Amino acid sequence: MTVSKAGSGGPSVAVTADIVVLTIQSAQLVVMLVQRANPPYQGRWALPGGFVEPDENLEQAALRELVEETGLEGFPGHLEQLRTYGAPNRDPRMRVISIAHLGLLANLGLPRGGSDASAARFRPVAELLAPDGQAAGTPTPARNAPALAFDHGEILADGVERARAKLEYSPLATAFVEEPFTLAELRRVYEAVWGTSVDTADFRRQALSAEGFVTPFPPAAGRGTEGGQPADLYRRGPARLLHPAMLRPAR
Amino acid sequence: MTVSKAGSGGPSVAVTADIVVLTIQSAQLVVMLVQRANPPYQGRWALPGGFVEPDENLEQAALRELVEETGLEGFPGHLEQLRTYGAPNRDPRMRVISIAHLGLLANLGLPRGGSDASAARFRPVAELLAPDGQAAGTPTPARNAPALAFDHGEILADGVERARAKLEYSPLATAFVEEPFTLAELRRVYEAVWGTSVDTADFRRQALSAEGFVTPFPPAAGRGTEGGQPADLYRRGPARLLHPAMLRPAR
DNA sequence: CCAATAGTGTCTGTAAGACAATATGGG
DNA sequence: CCCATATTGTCTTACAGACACTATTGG
Repeated sequence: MTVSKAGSGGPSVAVTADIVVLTIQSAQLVVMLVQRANPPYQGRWALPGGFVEPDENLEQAALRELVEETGLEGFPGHLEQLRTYGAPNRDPRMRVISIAHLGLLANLGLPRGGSDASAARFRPVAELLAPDGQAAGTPTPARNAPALAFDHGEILADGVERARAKLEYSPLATAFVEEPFTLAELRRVYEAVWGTSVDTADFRRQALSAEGFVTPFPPAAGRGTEGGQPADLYRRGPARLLHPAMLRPAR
Repeated sequence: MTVSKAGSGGPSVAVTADIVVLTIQSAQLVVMLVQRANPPYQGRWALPGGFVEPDENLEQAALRELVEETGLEGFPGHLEQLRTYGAPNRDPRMRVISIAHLGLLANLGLPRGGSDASAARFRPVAELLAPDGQAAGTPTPARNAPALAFDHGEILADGVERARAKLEYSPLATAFVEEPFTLAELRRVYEAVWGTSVDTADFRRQALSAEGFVTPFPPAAGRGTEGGQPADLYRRGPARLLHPAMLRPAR
């Protein structure tokens, strides 16, 4: 979130759109952050975001700020609204209402430095959140985990929990992989997001029994990985809900 | 949502808090509505709501507007944020960002006319939404179903779907009943919100096996209803999540 | 005794979880 | 052949759903 001083005779309340962009790199769940160039929280990492313009809707604002701050164009992933944060003093300068969004993305193009932020990069979520999934808050930041600017630690925690929950009952895991993909790749998405291990046999059975989750990739060709048997290829299916659901362990 | 003209040199964007208050009357899911006294949509029914004040958080704003417009004080129920609606032209007068909330309430005090609205009353949700759960939109309003003002039909549909979903995996159904309650009363909550019938034997088994959902009411006394066997009484349990979940039929 | 409601018991199909066994590719 | 990975098979336990049956009150 980047907030500049209110303009002349400006609004008593500012509306911004922030975005939690998640992807997977090296089997780790990572989030896109930008380093703040100006006070407050100068030098601290924050979520991309900025003011909502008069004639754009909230999702457009989130995507525009993402491009401006990180250079991440196009966004061939999944985007949804997360939650709105509006505590009176969440920004020390003025009242700021922030509509947070959640973006899920396959790991393809990496961010290059944008115009508004001095740096933009992906960072592992595990280094930013406490083990129990709570935000690395001011009281006890996780070891070597710098707390995020503003209430962005809380927003990140909410976004990660939303992603973890939606992997259970929606086909959103496929937003993290490029087509075509193997079931092993899809299974590694679940393992990275949930932070657990998933049995390969059970995952296969559940993924294929959930109608419309994935569909076989026409050539039925396989893709070898590292000396093993080539895996079948799949594409995203038409389902919007998973039946039956893929439940997280340890409930 | 009630929006008045912006003040002198007012903000370019207004922030309001609306609230979908649901309760159950005569085995029907009903929603609190207020009749608009002024244009636009004069005379149409709308959700309670209004401007967020500078030093209150979003939930406080929603509750304050609810009291002002409906006289419903205290609110001994459940309140949570629903979603934020910010399409550029959702209000014809100016840009309005509305943070919608969802309130669940036992049927106790009925609303009396408030100050800001000419009338406030509960209306059955089934008369306002199309059978498939979509909002009674402008193209084809359900028979004798007046469309709500602004995009409140969509907000209502989202709120009802949220309530239906959360009955599955959370103990929120207990927010609709007064303590102590019988399992039959709790079961009728599920039937009213889901619009389905629920087997009494299966409901009992599931409700009692979900740890922390309900706890026996000390006296272990029964309450007769209409000539039948007195039912055991229960109170809300400490659980925040239901294990196993109570799934809706017909998935 | 009858009506009405509360509560119990039983059976079946589906699915989760654990884990063994087999298949198929590359060195 | 050996290794690594993919894929199939099996068994156990849990639970949803349907429905028959018993229990307890008031009239």
